[in-house]
Amino acid sequence: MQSETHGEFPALKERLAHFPVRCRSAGLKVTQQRLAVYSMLAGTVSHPTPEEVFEAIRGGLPLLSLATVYKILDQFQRAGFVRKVSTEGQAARYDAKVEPHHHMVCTACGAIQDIQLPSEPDLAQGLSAESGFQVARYDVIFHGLCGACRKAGRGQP
Amino acid sequence: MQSETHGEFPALKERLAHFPVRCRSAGLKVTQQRLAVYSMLAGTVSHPTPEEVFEAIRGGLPLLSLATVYKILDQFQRAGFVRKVSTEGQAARYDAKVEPHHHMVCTACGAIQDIQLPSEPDLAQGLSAESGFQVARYDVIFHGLCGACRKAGRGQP
DNA sequence: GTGGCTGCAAAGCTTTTGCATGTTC
DNA sequence: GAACATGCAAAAGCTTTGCAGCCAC
Repeated sequence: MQSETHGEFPALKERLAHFPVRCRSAGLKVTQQRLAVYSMLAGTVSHPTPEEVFEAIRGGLPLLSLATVYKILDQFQRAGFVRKVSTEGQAARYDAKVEPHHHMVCTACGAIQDIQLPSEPDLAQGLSAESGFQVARYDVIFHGLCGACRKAGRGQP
Repeated sequence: MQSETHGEFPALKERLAHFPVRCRSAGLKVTQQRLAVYSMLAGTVSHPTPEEVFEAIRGGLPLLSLATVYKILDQFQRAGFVRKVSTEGQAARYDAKVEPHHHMVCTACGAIQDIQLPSEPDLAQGLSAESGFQVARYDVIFHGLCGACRKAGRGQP
């Protein structure tokens, strides 16, 4: 119990323990690089870019290449281990929390936070019939000022 | 009345007629390039990329440069004339419809459609207090199969 | 042993930038 | 005429690709 910070989603230890199993189920071999990428992502809430993941783990894997990190993140996303967060600009950002939730993007500092809406209606309901579109999932992205930037007076010139 | 296709938002003619005024209010000079970019965007519902805008209007402006289109789209977005639609990959896409609405992205063909939710609760309500985040706006992006791809059986192997 | 994975380098796209020239107001 | 826009070319990011050698299974 002590390794759970908020009790919000599976504890880090448990997720790491299951990782090899999940890899094999997905037809992916368990390598040091994949372990390192997943551990890093699972241990942060900062939604890092591929470059940031690379910088964070290259200490333990001196020969690691950024291209490998890109490939691994892409495989993880398609296997459902991680989520790629739509960011309107620049580099992609990844999130190891795959449970349904949304995101807030700070317009001043660019930080991304997870958002769990307390009670959320199913927005997709009724859409399919009306438009012929078959909704598989949807993302909500909130834009605004994060707590830190608001206190610092940033973003309101 | 005849130029309105659906009555959903201001007619094309009217929007074009107001364009010079809006430009000057925003401190932007009225140039042929800006007119061409805005007309093209206002006359489509396909959410084109900068490249597509460029290709569509270069016929009438032989010397037009893609860099100019990028600059103009960026200015338009900051002036509130157009919206930049967050697309998880590749090139940015722009929308001349700025009235509140959401988007559907087809996972098979990549097409983007506007979505007007019939009745939508304010998702941002209650968020600020809880998280310290000050929400300015939010976007909803639906992912799934568009009508055409669904009929064609694409996207479901 | 074999198929898949990694590392490296190079290429591919999208987007931005600097600057001389041209245009709007 | 002054300030701002454009066009061009070059550069800067981010991401993908091809391939030889290496590793997990």
